[in-house]
Amino acid sequence: MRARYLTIKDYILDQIEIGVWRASDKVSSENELAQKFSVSRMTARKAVDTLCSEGTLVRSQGLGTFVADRRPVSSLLEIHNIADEVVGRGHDYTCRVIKLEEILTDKSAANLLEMSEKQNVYHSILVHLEDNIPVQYEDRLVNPKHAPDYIHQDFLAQTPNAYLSIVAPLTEADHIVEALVPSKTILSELDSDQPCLKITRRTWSRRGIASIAYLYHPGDRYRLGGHLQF
Amino acid sequence: MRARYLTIKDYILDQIEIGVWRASDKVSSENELAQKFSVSRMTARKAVDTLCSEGTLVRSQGLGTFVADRRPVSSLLEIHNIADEVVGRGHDYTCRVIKLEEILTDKSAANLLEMSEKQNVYHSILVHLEDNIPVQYEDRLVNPKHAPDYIHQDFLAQTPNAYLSIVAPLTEADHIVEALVPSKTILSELDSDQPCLKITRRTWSRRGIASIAYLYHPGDRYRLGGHLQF
DNA sequence: CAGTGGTCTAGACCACTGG
DNA sequence: CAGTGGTCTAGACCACTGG
Repeated sequence: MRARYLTIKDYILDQIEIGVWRASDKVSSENELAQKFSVSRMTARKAVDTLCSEGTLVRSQGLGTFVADRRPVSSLLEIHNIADEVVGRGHDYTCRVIKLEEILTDKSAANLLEMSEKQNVYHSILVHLEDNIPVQYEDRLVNPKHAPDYIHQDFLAQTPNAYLSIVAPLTEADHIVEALVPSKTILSELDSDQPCLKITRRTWSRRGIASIAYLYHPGDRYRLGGHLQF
Repeated sequence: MRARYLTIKDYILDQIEIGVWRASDKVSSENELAQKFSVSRMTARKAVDTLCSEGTLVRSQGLGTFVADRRPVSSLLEIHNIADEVVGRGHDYTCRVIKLEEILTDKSAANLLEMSEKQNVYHSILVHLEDNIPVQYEDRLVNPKHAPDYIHQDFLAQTPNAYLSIVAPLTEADHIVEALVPSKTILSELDSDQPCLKITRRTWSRRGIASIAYLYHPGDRYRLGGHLQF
C-alpha cells in the first residue's frame, strides 16, 4: 500500500505543475488537506514537511504555507551542463540555436584561444530555456583542432558542453564572473531587462584551449552557488 | 519552551562531535532515544528526521540509523580577503566603517544564523575602497558566541574577514552569487549606478554558523575569478 | 477573534533486516 | 523471532498572524 502522504504530496506538486498554485501563492492549509484526503493532520503535515525540506514550499507560522519563490542555484565549482541542471530540477529543458557558423579569428579571439589571427574557428550562439523561459545565452568559440565536427552537431539533442566534454575531455578551466547589463540583442534573446550574471569560461583539454564561452544569465532567474569544506 | 526534539538533536550532534559515534556508526534507535529522553517515539523520530534531511544521518529500515559518511571536500575557491586582494594588485586599500553595533536578531537573521530570535548579534557595515574608489559594500552579521570581541575591533587595521579567520577558524562556507541592482542606500555608498555582483556568504566554524556576509560589488569594478584543474 | 503552523502524546500496524 | 524504521491516528496545547 502506497503511503497516503505521498498521494497528498503528488497532489500538491500537480497543482503547482498545472499552474493552479504559482510562486508565492498560498496552498491549502494542513487542516484543509487533512479533510480533503480524509487523513489525520499529521499525515497531511508530513506531505508538506517533505516538500518544505525539498525547497518546494515554505511555511510561515500563523500565515500559511506558500509555494517557494525559487531561483535555481548551481555550483561554481563544477563545469555544469545546463541541460542536466534544468532536468535535475524536474523542469523542461529546450534550446534555440541562434547561430552555428565557421568564422575567422580576429585579434581578440585569437588571443583568448591562443591561436593566430585569421584562422578558422567555430562559433555558436544558443539560448537555453527552462520551462520555456530563457535562462542562459551561450556565445561560444571552439577551436576546430579539438572538435572538428562541432559544426555538424545537433545541439537540440546534446548541448555544446556535453559534446565537447566527450570529444575533448576537460583538463582545466577558468572562469570570470561579473554583473552587467548586456547588449540589447542579448537582452532581447533572453526576453529580459534585468542585469545579468556573465560567466566567461575557458576550457582546456589535454592539447590546449578547446573553447571559450560567454554565458549570460538574467539576474532574477539564475544564481550560482557553492559549498566548501576545509 | 524549547522544543524537545531539538534537545535530542543536539544530543546526537554532541555524540558525533565528541567522537562517540563516527561515520557509519549506528546511533541509538528511535525507541532508545524516546526512552532516554522520556518522549514519545514520534518526537525522537523528528530529531532523527531533521538530521537525515540535513545529511548528518542516514536511515535503513530494519537495520537502524547511521552517521552519514562525510561529503567530498572541494577547496577550490578561496575565501577572499578584500584588503589582501587590493594590496596584491599594488593598489591602495582603505575602508570606511558605516556601522558597528549590537542588535537583536529578527526572524530572518535568526534563521540564517540558526539562532533563536531576539538574541544579541553583532552587525557591521563597511565599505572597502581601492585607490579611494569603493569596490565592496560589506553588510555582516556575526554570532557573538564565536567572536565575543568582534564589536571592539578596529576594522581600519584588520578586515572583519581577517579577524574572524583568527578567532573562529573556518571549517565550512557556502556562497551564492547573483547579479542585481541594489538599494539606493547601497548604490550611494558605493558611489555607483551599476548593477552589482552580490555574494551571500555564510561561514561556519566548528560550533556552527559564525557569520553571514552580504557583499556587493559594482559590476564595472569587480569580477570574480577562478581556476580549476581536473 | 478564528485560523495558521509547531510541537507532542500514546498508542497502532506495517515492511524489512538479521540471526 | 525480536528489533528496526515507515506510516498513521485522533486527539491536545501552543505561538503566531491578520482582521
